[in-house]
Formats: sequence, structure tokens, C-alpha cells
Amino acid sequence: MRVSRYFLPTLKETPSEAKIVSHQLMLRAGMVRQASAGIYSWLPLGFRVLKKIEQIVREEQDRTGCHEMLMPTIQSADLWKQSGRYEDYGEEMLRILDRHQHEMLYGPTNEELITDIFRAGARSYRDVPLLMYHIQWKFRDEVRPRFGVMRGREFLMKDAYSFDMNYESALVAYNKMFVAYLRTFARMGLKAIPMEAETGPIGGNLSHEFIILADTGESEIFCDRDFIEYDVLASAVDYDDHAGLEKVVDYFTRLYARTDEKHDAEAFANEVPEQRRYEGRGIEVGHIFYFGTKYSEPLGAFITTPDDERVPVHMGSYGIGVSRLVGAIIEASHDENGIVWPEPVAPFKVGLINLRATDDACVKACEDIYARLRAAGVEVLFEDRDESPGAKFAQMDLIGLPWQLIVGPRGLKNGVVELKRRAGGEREELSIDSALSRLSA
RNA sequence: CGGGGAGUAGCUCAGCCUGGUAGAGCACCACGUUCGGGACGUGGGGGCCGGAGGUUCGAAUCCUCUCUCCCCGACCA
Repeated sequence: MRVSRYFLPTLKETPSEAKIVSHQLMLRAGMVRQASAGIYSWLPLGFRVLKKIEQIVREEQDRTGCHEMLMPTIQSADLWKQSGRYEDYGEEMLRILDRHQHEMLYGPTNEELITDIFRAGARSYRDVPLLMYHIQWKFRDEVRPRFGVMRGREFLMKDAYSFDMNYESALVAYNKMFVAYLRTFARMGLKAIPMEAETGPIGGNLSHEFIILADTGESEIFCDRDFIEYDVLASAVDYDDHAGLEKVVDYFTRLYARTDEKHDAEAFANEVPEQRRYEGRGIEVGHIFYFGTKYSEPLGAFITTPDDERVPVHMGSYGIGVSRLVGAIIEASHDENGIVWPEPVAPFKVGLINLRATDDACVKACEDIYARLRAAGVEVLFEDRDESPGAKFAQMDLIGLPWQLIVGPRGLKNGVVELKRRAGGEREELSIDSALSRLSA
């Protein structure tokens, strides 16, 4: 993509309404634009990041054998009345009347709808275990939206739902999601820590929040350093190896990890040796629940067991805040110059900077490099405008692409270009060919 | 929902107290000079001063109502 042909409205100054760094940087980098309180339009650059994150979430869900589907944003109130949540959910639910005066709502979550889908299509134990998910926009009419996309009213969420014949089987689904979540966040370059959580309005009795480490996070966290050092991506997972999954989950659930709300200084001191104590801040990006038959009973989602008994199906739900992750990643990864994207979620892999857009040799070299990078399938943002070098560097640093390939007349005389890594800022002069092979690797 | 603050150019803001017909910096456009970390000069474009009423010869400015946004608190993916 050429910057000259792109819609990239970056700002030099920080818009006054943004108070936290991720929100400021998202606005400055031209990723989003606020449409109204807690509701955002995703501009081309931001949308690319959102899609990258969504795709990682999707791949890790698919890997567990969870089936992707899509439920609507607008739901009928009927099912919610059946489950009892039409009243319970309160003001946070956006209620709508259609032209026939039917009560509709913009879905804040989808337990009711998925349960209805399940009960209509599943009859017996042969139909479970079953895992389904979708990635869809949700609306929760928060009293006070803030922090940009981190706590919007409209947000993109991945929500998965599990259906099992009994608790033991449901636990396997829970463990699959637990491990999938660890992998998902690790792939985005984040350290995610599962913490025991309250089950909240969704209900149930087995629940973990996944908190990622970020110095500017909302909640204070206390945990064992082993969480941070464990590399979940080091070995492949076999989601059919139930015992293996349990081992991983057991490992993580045994270690101390609590937010300030549940923190117990004494227990922390007793359970965790001093050199392994980690205190920091974090942001919640995922939440998993087992809630048994809370919805299947009132909504009548029953299946027949091998013994010809009719039992309510055991369920769990598993959420990841996809749009929140965009902000959370920036909170976890930025510096004084701007965003520092972890490569897997970066909107482009490399920014190609032509330092002298009026110089024929520079133009020729850049056009050649641009064509070759694209041919190699490398996502490249080509800064081809006639601007001052300083302005180009500043903008490139702001939007935080992992690599900058800098082409200027001075280097070209010696047959070299400069390859700079955004994280850490190491620069290296090398020939065009070796720069290209480095970036294509 | 309680408490506070703010709406003036794309962004950051001044002007408001003490009414006289719209400003600065950045951004944008043109030309020229520049060019390895947000360049410089000259010229230019852009605003029903959030909206509605009122007071007044005259309102960005005073009064009333209203909408929106932000912050703190309670609440939450």
C-alpha cells in the first residue's frame, strides 16, 4: 500500500478526550474515529489490526475443534424472557421496538440464542460434545464508556459455547478453551495470566479471567513468575489428549494469581517464594465460564443419554474481547514515539521509506523494492510522499510497523539501504538483496 | 445514576468576565528553497462560535432551555 493512496489521518497532537495511551495512540495513528460515546469507526489501518487479531483468535478456536458460525446482532426478547435475563440484565441491554411493536434487543451476549439453536438441532448424547463460536459485534449500554475501544459500548467479541452431557465432559471443553486462550494471547506477543474469577451475571461456578500484563492496566495483579516464564507455544497441543490438557490447566490453576480485589498478601507471601513474586498491572481480555444447566433448563435444551434419560445439556461460555485487544496490545507495547506492534498483529510488516521522493535513483530503487516485497507476499506500507525525512520517520514510528526499510540517496551511493527494527531500534545497513531476503524470511 | 468540566477551523486552544460582526499554532492548497529524525519563505482556502429561544440597534460573548462529549465515583468483556 502506498501512503500517498492510503487513508491515514495521523495527528501530531493528542486529542484532548483521550486519557490513556492506547486511546491516544489509536487516534493519533488514524486507526479509529469516535462515532459517539463508546462507539467507534475503524479506519483502514485499525481495521487491519482488528482483522489480524480476529484471525489469530479464529485459528486457535478452530484448532480445538470449535466450529465457527454467526449469530445476528439483533435478537428477539422472547428467549431472554424465557431465561429470565430480560429483567436481570437491566439498563445495560439496548432494547428496541420494531415497527410491529415487537420487543427486540441488540445482543450483549448470546447464551440464549445459541441454546435455542442447540435445542432445535440436538437430541441425544450422540450430538455432544459440541463447541461452537462466533465473532460478532455486541452492545452493552455501559453507564460510562471510556478508555477508547477498551471499554466501548459496541465491541467485537469472540464468544464460544460448549455443550456436554455431563460435568466431566464439560470440564474437557473448559480445559480446551483454557489452553486455547493461553496460546491465542501468546501468539499476539502477550503474556496472559489466568485468574480465578467471579462468575458475575452469567452465573455458574467455574470461571477464569485472562489478564494480560500491561504497566498501564486497570487492575493490579499479583502472581507467580512461573506464569510469565512458561512458553505455551513451545510445544504443539493435542486437543484430543484430555489428560495432557488437564496437566497444563492444573499447572496454571495451582499457581498464585489474583487481582487486587481478591489478593491476600499473607497467602501470596506463604505460597510464592520471594524471587518468584510478580506484582504488576493487567487488563482483562478473556473470560471463561462453566455454568452447567443454567440456560439449558429454563430454555428446555435436553438431550437423551445412552440410558434413555432426558437431561439438560451442560454448557459453558468463553469470551475474548477482540476489539479490546487492539487497545490492550498497545497498552502492553508502545514507547514514547508511538505504537510498537508485535509482528503477528501488525497492520503491515514493513514500512518502506523513500527519504527523497524527488530523487530519481531513490524512486527507482523504492519502486523496485516495493514490487519485489509485494511479489514475495510481504505486507508493506510504502511511504512514497514528498515530505521531510523527519516527518516520515515520526509518522512511521507512530504507527509502529515492526520493520522500517529506509532508502536514501546517501546509502544508495554505497549500494546499501537501512533496515530498522521498531522494537529496540536496532539499525543495520545492508544491500537491497539481503534486506529483501531478510524481510521475506 | 450522583458529582465536576468542556463544546469556537481537521487537531490543540485563545477570545467570553467588560456585547461592536472571527483569531493563533499545527494541519491543508499553490509556488520556490530545502531534505538521514515532525524544515523554511511567500501567497491562499477553510468556521450559521453544538442547537433552539430570549434580551439588545447589535450576541461567540448576557439569560433560559436543550443536545453532545470528557473526567471522578458506583458498575462492567
